[in-house]
Amino acid sequence: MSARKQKDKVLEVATQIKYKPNFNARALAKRSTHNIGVILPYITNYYFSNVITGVQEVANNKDFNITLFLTNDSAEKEVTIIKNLPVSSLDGLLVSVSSNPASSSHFQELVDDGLPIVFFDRVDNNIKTSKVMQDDYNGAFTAVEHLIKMGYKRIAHIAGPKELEFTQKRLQGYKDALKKNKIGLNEQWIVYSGFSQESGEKDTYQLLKSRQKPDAIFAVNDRKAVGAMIALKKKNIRVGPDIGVIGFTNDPISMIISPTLSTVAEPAIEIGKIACELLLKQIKKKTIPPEEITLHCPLIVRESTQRK
Amino acid sequence: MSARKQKDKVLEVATQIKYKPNFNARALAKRSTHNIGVILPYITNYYFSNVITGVQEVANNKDFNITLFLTNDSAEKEVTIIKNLPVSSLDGLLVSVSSNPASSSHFQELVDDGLPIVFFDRVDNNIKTSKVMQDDYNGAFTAVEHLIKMGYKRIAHIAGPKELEFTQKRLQGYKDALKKNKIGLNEQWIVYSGFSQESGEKDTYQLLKSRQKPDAIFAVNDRKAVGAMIALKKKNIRVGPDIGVIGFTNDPISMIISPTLSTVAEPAIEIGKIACELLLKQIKKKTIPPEEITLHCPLIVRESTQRK
DNA sequence: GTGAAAGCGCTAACAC
DNA sequence: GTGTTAGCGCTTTCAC
Repeated sequence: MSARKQKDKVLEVATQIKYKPNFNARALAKRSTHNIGVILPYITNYYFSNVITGVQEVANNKDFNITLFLTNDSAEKEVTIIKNLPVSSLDGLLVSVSSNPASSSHFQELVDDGLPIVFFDRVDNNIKTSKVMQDDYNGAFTAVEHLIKMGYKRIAHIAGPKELEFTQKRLQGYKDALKKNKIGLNEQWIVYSGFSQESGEKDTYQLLKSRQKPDAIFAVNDRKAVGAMIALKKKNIRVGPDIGVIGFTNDPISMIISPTLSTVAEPAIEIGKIACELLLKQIKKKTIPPEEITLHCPLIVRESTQRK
Repeated sequence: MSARKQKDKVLEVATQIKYKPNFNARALAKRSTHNIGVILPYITNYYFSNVITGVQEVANNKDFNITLFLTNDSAEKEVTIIKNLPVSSLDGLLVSVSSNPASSSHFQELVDDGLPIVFFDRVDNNIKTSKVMQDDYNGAFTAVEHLIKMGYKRIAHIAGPKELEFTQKRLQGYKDALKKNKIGLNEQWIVYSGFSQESGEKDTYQLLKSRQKPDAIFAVNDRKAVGAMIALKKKNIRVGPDIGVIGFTNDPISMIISPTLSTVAEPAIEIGKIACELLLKQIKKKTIPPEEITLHCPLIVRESTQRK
C-alpha cells in the first residue's frame, strides 16, 4: 500500500471512530490554547452585547474560543477575576475595565507575564497595550454643536463616572464645543453619576432644580438620555420644543422611544471585531508594537433635538 | 522545623513567586476542566443576555468558567459548532437550540459520549436530559385571557417559527384560552414568522389586510409586539382603544414605549441560574436522572391593553 | 502517614 | 524523510 493511501486510510478510520484530539494535552504540549478571555462590566446592554458578537465572529473564524468574564462593573470583582484568571488556558485577553478602578497593577502583572491584552471602549491608559475605542471626544463635540445649531443655548451634560477615560473625553468634547461657540460653561449643569436609566432620570431632576434651567441635555449614553426623557415627560416638559435631548450609542431604543432620540452612533460590532483582530495578531507575533485605533461615530439626528 | 511550619513556608513562597497552577495539566490529569460551554442563538437581546448573566453568576461562585458559542440562530452554524466543540475542555454544556433544526443527532452524539447537557428555553425534546424553561403555555393562556377580560373579541396571534417547542406552546395557550372562552379560532389571524421587530411589523400589516380585522394582537415576544405597535402607529390606529397589544418577555423596552406594553414576564436571570445549577449538579454526579423545571411567568398589565 | 513513579494525550526534538 | 522518545505540569497510584 502506498504511503498516500495509507494516510487516507488512517484519516478514514479516525473519522470512523470519531477521534477527537484532546485540547488540554495539545495546549500543555504547545503552550497555546486557542482560547481568549473577554472581561467586561456586563452584557445586558446594547453596546457590550454587540461588541461580544463582533469578537465572537472573528474569533470563531480563526478557530478561537472565547471565555467570558463579567465584572458587574465592580472594581473588586474585576481584581478577583484577574487574580483567579486561568492564564494557562488563555492565549490572550480582551478587556473593558470597570468604573472606579483602584489601580492598574493587576493588569500590569498579566502584561509582565507576557499575556497579550487589548483594551476596548473603557481603556486603561496606564498599561502599554493595544487599544480600540470610538471617537468619544469628537462624537461628543458633534452632538453638542448639533444642539447649538438647533438653537439650544443652555446646554447641560449628564455624565458618567469621573474616573473613566471615555467619560472624560465626552466631557471634554462637550466643553470644547461650548467654548468654540462662545457659550459659557456652567459647572452646575454638569452632573456625574452612573450609566443607568435611573441615574439619567435622577440627574435630570437635579438639573431641573437648578436656578437657571438648561434648555438641552447631552447625555453620556442613550440609557441616561432615555432616563432624562422619562423625567421630563413626568414633569410635563416637552422633549424637543422645551428641552432638547441627545444621547450617545444609538441603542435601538432610540428609534422606538417617542419622540425618537437623536444620538451619536457607536460602531459596537466593529469595535469587537477590530479588538479581536488586533489581539489575534498580537498572539501570533508577540513582538509587534501596541496600536491604538479610534473609530468614527456618526451623528444621527432624530426628533428629540427639534425645537418645533 | 515542624511539618506544619514547613507547609506554611511552602505556601508563602508559592504566593511570593506568584505560582499559578497550570490548568491544562490539571485538566489532563483529572479529566475535568471546570469549564462549561454555553450555546445560544444570540446575546443581543434582553432575554439571552440576562440568561447568560445568571449562568455566569452561579458558575463564577463555583469557580467554573464559561465558554460562549453563538449560533446566530442558524441550524448549520449550530451543527458546525457542535462538530468542532472542544469537548475535552468542557465539563458540560448549556444549550438553547436554533430555529429550524434539521435533526437532533449532533446533540445525541455528545450525550452518548457522556457530556452532561442541560437545555434551556429552546429545548430539544428528542434528547433525554435536564431542561429548564418558562411556563410558555400558561403564560400565553393568561395573556390571551387578559385580552378577553379587557373586552377584546377578535384576537390575533403573531407567532414565532413553527418548529420551535416554545412557539408551539404559546400558540396552544392562545388557542386554548380562546376555546375556554368560547371564542372561535380564525386561522387567518395566526401569522408565523421570525422573532424580530421587523417580523412583527410585517405580520401586523398582513393582519390589517385580512377581511375581518382583529381588535387585539398577542405577540410571541415583546420585540414582535413592538413591531406591531410601530405598524399600528404608522397606520394611525390607536394601540389600546382600537387594537390591543400584548407581548411576552418583559423587555425593559415595554416600559419605555408609548403606550407602555402589557406583557408576560420571563424570569431570564433565574432560568440561567437554575440551568447552571442543574448542570453543575449533573457534572458532580453523572448518574442523577434528568429533571425538567418550569418557571412561572407573571402577567404584567400596562397601557397597551386598555380600551380607553 | 510520605515519597517516588507512572501516566493523562499530545507535540517536538532527536536519532536513524 | 520516518519512527522513537522525552517531556509539557499536574494527579494518583503504589510501594514503603
